[in-house]
Amino acid sequence: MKEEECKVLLNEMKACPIDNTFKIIGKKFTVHILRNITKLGQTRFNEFLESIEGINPKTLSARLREMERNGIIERRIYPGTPVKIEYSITKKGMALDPVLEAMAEFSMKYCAKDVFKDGKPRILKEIYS
Amino acid sequence: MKEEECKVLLNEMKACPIDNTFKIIGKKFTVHILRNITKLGQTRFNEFLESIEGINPKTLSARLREMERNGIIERRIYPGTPVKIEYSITKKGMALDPVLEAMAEFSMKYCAKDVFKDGKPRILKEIYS
DNA sequence: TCAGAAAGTACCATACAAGTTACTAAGTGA
DNA sequence: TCACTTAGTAACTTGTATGGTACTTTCTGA
Repeated sequence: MKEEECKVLLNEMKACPIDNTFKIIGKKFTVHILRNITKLGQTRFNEFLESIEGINPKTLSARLREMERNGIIERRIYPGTPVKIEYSITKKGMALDPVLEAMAEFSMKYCAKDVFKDGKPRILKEIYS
Repeated sequence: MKEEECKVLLNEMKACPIDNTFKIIGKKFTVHILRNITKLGQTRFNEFLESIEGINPKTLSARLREMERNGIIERRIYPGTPVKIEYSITKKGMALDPVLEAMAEFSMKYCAKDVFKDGKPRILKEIYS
């Protein structure tokens, strides 16, 4: 990209896109919820609650609401007894998958000691699938 | 990936790589510092201090130290008066660039209203370069 | 001799995030 | 009638991250 074009582009900017994304996924547990939906196929409140280490119902509830408000997940009510609520990923939410993938690749390659028992780096497209 | 292989792999896991990466870049300002080094070519404390909106010297200092400890940046001292300190990205730190890129792409495509004055989505490999 | 620059540190305040535990609603099956 | 389920909420506390501002050191140049 030439400097000329760059200046034009900077004039078009209102906010930093990296900062903007950070505001959406930067809070504790947001990427974990995203991961459990997209990689583990989870959909329900109690599934998240039981499998995300260290989360509590209050925080989970707050996080799910934020994510819904930001349009990255959807909440659907299935009447019955007891009522079932299903959370699912939106198209916009799916667009965050490359971020999660890049995050996973980073640790698998450069923090192998921390993430693998044998400490050997690996590269995988779909570690959770 | 087949389920068989997946089970083998899960046995090899010690920690979640997404969670691990989040622990490294999830705090406020870490990605901003990374961005300013890799995309804007900044190297000095006061450059970060003046250009990262809302940061204060204490937090900046803490963040730089953590990043150094995590091996994603390096701190070099250049004697002289006044002494100059230069922060630079390591190879490991560069491996986080795909994460930043994916974050930027996400907002440019799905939050165009928030990041561009004209509100029109764009896709660019190097928005800051 | 005094200001200024770079790269911080010190100290205190505060804000908001997160943790804990108990509790709710509505219906079902024992 | 009681316990159980799901998906939370309420109320309260705790904790850690962040903010603000002033101060430090060492040397230089005016």
